[in-house]
Parts: sequence; structure tokens; C-alpha cells
Amino acid sequence: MRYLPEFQMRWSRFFLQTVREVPADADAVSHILLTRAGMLRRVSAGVYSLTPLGLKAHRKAEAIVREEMNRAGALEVELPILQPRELWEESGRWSRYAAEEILFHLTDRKGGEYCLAPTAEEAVTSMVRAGVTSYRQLPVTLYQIRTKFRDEIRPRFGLMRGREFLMYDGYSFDADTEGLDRSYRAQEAAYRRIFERCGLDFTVVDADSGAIGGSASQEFMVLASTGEDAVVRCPACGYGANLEKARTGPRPVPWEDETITGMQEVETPGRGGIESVVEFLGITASRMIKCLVYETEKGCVVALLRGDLDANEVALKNALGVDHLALASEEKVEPATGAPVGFVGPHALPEGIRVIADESVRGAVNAVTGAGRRDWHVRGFATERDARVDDWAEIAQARAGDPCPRCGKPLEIARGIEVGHIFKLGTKYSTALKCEFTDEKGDTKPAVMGTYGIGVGRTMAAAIEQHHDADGIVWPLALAPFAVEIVSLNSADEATRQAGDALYEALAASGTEVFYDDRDERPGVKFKDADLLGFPLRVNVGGRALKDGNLELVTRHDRKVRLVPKDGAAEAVRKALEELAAR
RNA sequence: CGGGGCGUAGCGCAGCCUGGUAGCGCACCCGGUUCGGGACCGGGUGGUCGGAGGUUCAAAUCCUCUCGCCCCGACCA
Repeated sequence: MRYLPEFQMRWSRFFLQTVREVPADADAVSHILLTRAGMLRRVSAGVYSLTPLGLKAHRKAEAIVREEMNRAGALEVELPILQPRELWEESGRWSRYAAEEILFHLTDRKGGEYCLAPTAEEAVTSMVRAGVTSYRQLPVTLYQIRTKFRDEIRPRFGLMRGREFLMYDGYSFDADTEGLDRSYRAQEAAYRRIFERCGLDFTVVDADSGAIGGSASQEFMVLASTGEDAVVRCPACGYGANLEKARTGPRPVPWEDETITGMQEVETPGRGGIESVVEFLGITASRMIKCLVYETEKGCVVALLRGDLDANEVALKNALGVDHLALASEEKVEPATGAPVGFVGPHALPEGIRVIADESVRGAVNAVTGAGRRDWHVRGFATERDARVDDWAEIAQARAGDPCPRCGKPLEIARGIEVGHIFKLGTKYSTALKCEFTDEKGDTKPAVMGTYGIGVGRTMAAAIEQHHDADGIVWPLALAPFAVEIVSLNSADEATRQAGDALYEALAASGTEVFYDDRDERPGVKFKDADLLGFPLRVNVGGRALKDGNLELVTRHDRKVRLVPKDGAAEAVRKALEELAAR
């Protein structure tokens, strides 16, 4: 067997099978194309094998992450994938993750419990605490790029949301929050370089840092219609936030300049929901105030929102300072509020139940809301006069068209794929795991941590979501498994074979990543496959052009064809690649 | 977790309702004709019909259980 450098390959000796038909279980474009291009095979729900070609693209993405992280001063480590329960007990995450059933766990022959790591805060923190004793040893940022395991509720979209996946995970340790700011910004800068190099159109949004107690968190979102997450953006000023985190400016109010009137009851038989009441009374939804009853670990809570708005449960959770939040079941609403679902009245609530109101109902007059008894609503409701509000907060979800919180221009809602996340963690893990050092004054302090993640396979899939056409993948040069594909139009023809071989050898000799379709197939088949595989540059060898001493250079992204003389072809290819790289 | 659907050849599917020894397209192998955008003709290879149990003279088909997979939803009053 002849040794072949990995940057060159003849298809006739490669392990690659493309498929014509769309696999039945593939839904996302990237999943379909990765499967059809023979790069990816499903083994089980959310578990995939990569073929040699798939691995090459995956490794490209991985190498870019590694290069940029090394450049940013982070140090690569290897932390265990198989982690003992005790380590997770130290941080308190075992019970939480096990309860959420996200953790794959197993038992060894002695009955010891382990998990397959979904992330490695505990492992890295225990590594650092064993080595760092002084502020002089800080800061340090450690990272790894290894397989992670999460028992996702619903794996889907191929590499996009798997149960086993390759992830970059980085962890910074600083002596103080100013240090953390610097480490965090260094990661952010590295992330930007990584996704730019991958040719991705992305946006950075504020994300919820939630109950974990972090102080800041941002997500890197690749904009794509198939994205699983909704992101709110302001085209005017660049504001961006995850839907859960998004704020809005003050919305126009329907009751502006109206004078306050008395409250009067109106019979609304069987009309519980907002839509139903709106229709029955002939009013707009924004004229209504909805009362949502939530159960939390601290008891039932009533949330007031304008009728046309939806609750942002993450914001609500944060505003209430609770860990658990769920809409109360129908049977529980009446005992808690004195009225059945659909008729709860903010003015008719029992003492003791906590009431939190969204800013959208502040100053409301002449509003309509539940009367606090079945089949009755009230008109002329005025929040400040009639309701007892314990807390005011922004707990409504942003909508497209709502004013931007920064500049007031209309917001847009787009779909995005979360490819990376950076998070100022603080001292949660360093305190729990006693990762402490001595500062200048001799005091013992926990390290201030940041945690960072990039989905490698997801980044690759996102690149395909953004770069494809009806015929196949259009790889950005940086992620393409091969830069060039030589298509021999007639492998049986001696002159064609010689010209193809010569170009292949010349490119291989100069280290160009070249794939040579030397199969005994008809040209049409090869063209279709070349488009499907989507390498940035294709060289057609043979036919009419070759008779004139020329080869055809075809760029995948714009399908432009240009003729180059056979003899200078290798040089022309290298130049074309430089042009593509500069694009 | 709730609802719906699907497991039949490597891939995509039909057959099931109304039981009677398993079929189509693609791919694959052989021969021939073709050869610049997924060729054509002829001949072939390949399936314990997801698994277990049951009914029956006879089960892909009917019944029971089970495993796997896919899609939608997870309550906004």
C-alpha cells in the first residue's frame, strides 16, 4: 500500500460514497448535505460517525479553534471524559444534572458511579487548585477540544444537536474580576477570529446568565433560518440579545392621554382567554391585562402583563429570584387566586399572594381584566388605583417591531444557531471546590473563573446552513476538506489521464489539498458529485478544452469558468486559491 | 413526558385493510452500446419483512408484548 499524504487523494482509492436520494430522517439542510456527500452517518439518535471526508472538514474547524486559542494564550489540556460522581458532588451539580436527566451516568464493577462529561468545570478546577497557590501564578486559561456527552431531550438536525459531540471548552482563572474581564475579552476576540476565518455571518448577543450566578454571558449566533434559537437584533444600532435576555424600550400605550374612569363589571360567559374576550367585547388585546398564575418553590405568584404580550419566563424567574417556575395547573389557579383560569382579577386577589407586574401595564387606565369570578370581567381597570403590585419588572418577551432598548428603532427577530458561548462564571466553582490562592496581602481567595464553549461539529454544520445551493455544499475555503477537485472527464482516454495525473502530481507536490476524481464515470455524474461535495475550486480535464491545450477552472461559489493553459495549470490553481482565500 | 407516525435489500419506497412461499426505483456485479450535467439495452447478486410470543393448514399481512427511530407539542389563562 502506497503511503499518501492526507492532503491529496484519488477518489478511486478513497472511501467515499455519495447518495442521490435524500435520507428519510434528515431534516436540516446541513444534515441532508453532509449525509448525501457521504461525510456523515447516523449510528443512533444524536450519535454519528464521520467518514474520512467528514473528519477532514471537522478537523479543519478544530484546527482553527486550536490555532486561535493558542494565539490567545490559552493552554491545551486533556481532562477526563469519564468522571467520578464525587467530583460532581463537590460542585453540587450531580443531583441537578441527574435530575434534569441530561447526564449520561454509569456504574463500574465496584459500584462506583461515573458520568460521561457534558462539560468539565469540576475537572479543570480540581486541576488548577492542585497547582495554583499564589496570585503570581494567575491568570491562566486552560482548554480542551474533546467529545462531550449530553442526553438531550430531543437530538436533532444531525451534527447540530447530538448527544455525543466535539466541543471546545475553555476555562479562565483570574485573581480578580478585572482579570476576568481581560480573560473574557481575550476569548471573545479569539471567537470572533475563529468564526470570521470559518466564513460565517454571525452576531454576538447578550445571553441569560441566570441562576448560575454569572455576571455576563454572550452567545455567538450564526444567522440561519433553521436556527433553533430566536435572537433579537436592532439593525439600526447593533443591539443584540437572546430572546430570553432581550429588553425593549417603552412600547406605545393604548391608553395615552385617556382620563381615568370607574371600574365596572361586565358579564363574559364562557369567555376565558384573551382572544375570546377581545372578540366578545370588541376591543384590542393591548387593552387587556392578563393575569398569569405561576407556581414556584416559594409558592404561587401572579404575573400581570398587557394582553398582547407574552411572558418571558426566564426574565420572570430572574426577577422573582426563584429556581423553579411553571404555569400553575388549572386546578390550582382557583384555590390560589379565588377565580378560575381566565377570570383572575388583579384587584380581587387574596392577601399574601405575590404580584409581579410587567412595565407594560404601568399607568394603564380603562383596561379590561378578569373580575375575580367566573364568567365576569371588568372594564375601566386602572393598575395603580386597583391593583396591589409587589414588584415591577420587565417580564414580557420582545417582539419584532418593538422599540430597541438602546436607540428606540424597531427590533428584528432572527433565527440563529448558537455556535459559541462565553460566560463570566465568578467564584461558584472555585468556592465550591476550594480552588483558592493567596493574594498580595496574604489573604486566601477563590479564583475568579470564566467558562467558554464552541461546538465544533455545530460550527461546521452552521457553515453548510449558510453556504450551500440547490446542488450541494459551497464550502468556505477554510473549512473545505479539499481545496481543489480535479475532474477527469474521461479516465479511459490516455491524453486526458496524463493531463489529469500531471496536474494532480504537481499540486500534490506543492502541498495543495487536492482531490482527484479519476473514477470511470460519465462526466455528468462527476459534475453532480463535485457540486455536491462543494470544494471551492474544480478543474475539468479533458474534452474540447484539452484538445486546445487548456483546462477549465471552475469556482464553486459563483460557477465562473475560465480556461487556463494545461502547462501552467498548477500555478493557475494556486493563484486562484489565493484569490479565494483573500475573498 | 404527551400526541402522531414509521421499522420490508446499502438507500428511497410499495405490499398489510381483504393471510396463500416478497416486489419496484436507485446503487452493486457481468456483457454490449454510449460518453460535457446523475445514459440505455440485456442478464444477475442481495432481504431471518426490527424482535419475542400467540391465532391459523398457512403470517410481512391478524392479535399481544417489546425494542428502535422520526416528527410535533410541553400548557402564555
